[in-house]
Amino acid sequence: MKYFLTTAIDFVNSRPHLGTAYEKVTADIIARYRRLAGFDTYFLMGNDEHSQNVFRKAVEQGKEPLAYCDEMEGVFREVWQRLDVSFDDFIRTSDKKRHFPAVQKMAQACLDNGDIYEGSYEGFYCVGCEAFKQEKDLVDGNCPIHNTKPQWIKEKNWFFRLSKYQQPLLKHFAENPSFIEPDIRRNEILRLVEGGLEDISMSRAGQSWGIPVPFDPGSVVYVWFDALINYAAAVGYGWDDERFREWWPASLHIVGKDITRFHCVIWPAMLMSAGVALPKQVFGHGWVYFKGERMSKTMGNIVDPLDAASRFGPDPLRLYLAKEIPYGGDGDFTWERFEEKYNADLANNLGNLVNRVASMTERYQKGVIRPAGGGPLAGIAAEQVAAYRASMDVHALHEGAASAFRLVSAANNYIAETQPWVLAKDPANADRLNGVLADTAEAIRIAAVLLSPVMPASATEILRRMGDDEPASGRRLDTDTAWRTSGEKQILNAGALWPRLEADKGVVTVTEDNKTGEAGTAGEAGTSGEVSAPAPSAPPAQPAPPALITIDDFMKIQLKVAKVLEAERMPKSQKLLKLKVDAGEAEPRTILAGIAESYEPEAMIGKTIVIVANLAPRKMMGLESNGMVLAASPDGGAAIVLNVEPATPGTRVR
RNA sequence: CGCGGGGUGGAGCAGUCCGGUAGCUCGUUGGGCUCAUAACCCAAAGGUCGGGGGUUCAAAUCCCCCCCCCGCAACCA
Repeated sequence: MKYFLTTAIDFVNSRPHLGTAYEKVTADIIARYRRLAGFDTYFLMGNDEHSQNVFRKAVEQGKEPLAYCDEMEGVFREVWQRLDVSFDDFIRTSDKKRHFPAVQKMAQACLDNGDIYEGSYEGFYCVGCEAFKQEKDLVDGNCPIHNTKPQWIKEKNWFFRLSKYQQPLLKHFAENPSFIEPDIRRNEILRLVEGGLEDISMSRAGQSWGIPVPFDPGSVVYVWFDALINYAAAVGYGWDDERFREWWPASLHIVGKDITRFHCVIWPAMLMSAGVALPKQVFGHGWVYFKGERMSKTMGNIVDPLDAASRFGPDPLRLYLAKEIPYGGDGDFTWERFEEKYNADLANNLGNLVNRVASMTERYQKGVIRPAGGGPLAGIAAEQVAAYRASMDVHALHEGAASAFRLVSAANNYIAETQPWVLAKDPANADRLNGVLADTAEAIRIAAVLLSPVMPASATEILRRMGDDEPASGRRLDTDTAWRTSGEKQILNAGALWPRLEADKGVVTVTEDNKTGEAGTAGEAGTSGEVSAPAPSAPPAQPAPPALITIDDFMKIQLKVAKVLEAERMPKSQKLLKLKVDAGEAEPRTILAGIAESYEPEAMIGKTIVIVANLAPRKMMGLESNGMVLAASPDGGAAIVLNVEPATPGTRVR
């Protein structure tokens, strides 16, 4: 039986953080579980490189994009290796041997099927930025970065006929209920597709960083279309048919919940169009929050997985991610909780169990356990093994880990009941004593096998101490979780596996920041990351440090004192207040201000504030705003409107 | 009515699809044990399962209404 498992490929414009690591670690647990269950497993990971953000990052660092990506591959691989992620293959979208031919083949196949057509995208284009600008990104009609007027141009674009696949997709979802998991994601996607699909642009003109469109060499394939194909490219699509037949379709795509729509809607549609089989399943995992908040650069709360791993090795972190977060839902990471779970599960429970059994075996019978008949633990082990398999088969990693730990608890319990230290006092009980130790050691052995996908290195060490030196690759769930009553074991007493943490010991805290950081989306750097709209509108690049301006420049901005006459909430708007203000002019002005989250309308009435008086009018939520209210707006904090109480409306501010 | 998720002992969560003693981890209190990493075992306290209504012999679970929280989307000029 073959099992082909993938994770999202990551944008390389910043280092992996805990959220990215979460996806890889949980996927790795599934991969290791499948191997243990006897599947011929192929675990694919990789990097997504043809993004404008990546391109810009490279330019920023004065590097060739490809050279920069080469470097980042090293960074990513190192992190994954330090976390013991056992990928079999690592693909990059710049791979000319595998990825390029695959993308070109699929683009051609979709074209041949009539699903790609030529269209055009119109918009404001800033030559300096080499990018289209949304109208909302312009300041006074100018590009805010270059302060030049963008051109209105029409760009030739190729569109993918996604709309055609609404019904086929719905049919597929209906016929394959487990295609999208968990149910939360399935519902979301169903609603989305039921709501109708629009064709999307799959190419961009006038760029060099990307894969040339085979039927239009002047354009490159849009990054999302490019990226999704990596899964097929890795196993031979477009360059090795035999290999492709062997591994395709993928058994499971593990992706973040933000990009499930790409994997559950667009990707299947592409495959249908190209006449290629669909993957068996897409699993959309949740986010790992930090203290209940989304990790982001601006919040400064990025957790570097290597910090956690460097503390106790990768396994406690892996266990935390698997066991404390119901797989599919969102979870939370805090250092306090991480340490709490470390102490509870590893130091007190599993580690201490191994230690006490090894210690007693050494003390009472020179480290040797003789064959013995089964006690009550055998039944509990069988139960938990069954529960474990049932859970792991449906990717309920948290349940699987819990099952293994129920067996561990049962073993601790059994020791308390049988009191081997009492038995040891009377030589007449020698057999009974051996039986108790044998049962406990056997329970530990089985628990270690169950935990081996989650904590590979630790499981190996525990098994070694339990007298089992078999290489991990040779273990199989069927045979190695069966209760054994024969064979003599040499138990190793080698000290604490996980020393208990005491409260006053220092805690590794959040990293100051990461060096290659970039204000991209927080959370997963997913396959298609930021690409959510069909229109090719690149997010603005990091603004250059603001140049100094002259007093004349400043005087262009007309700041005035204004008194708020009326204030009310904009209907259906979360952020907007509609203000009528007296700015010393003939008529009161209407200004829409994004301060509804900080101010009740009543609190604004009568206030004397500062406005930008000569700002171009702008329509928002159907209403025109004439001016702008000045306010101190900390990132993520409440806005504070500038107050100039005693001034007269209309007074110039400077 | 934009889409979706959530509200369960002091804390963090599971259970909700397929109604029937409300479970787990941590914390608290009392006890036991001494093999072990002040670890382990037992017991207890602590819950109107957001609120209201309905279906039912029986509702955390199914149906309706309401309140609150969080994502995403659209608006912060």
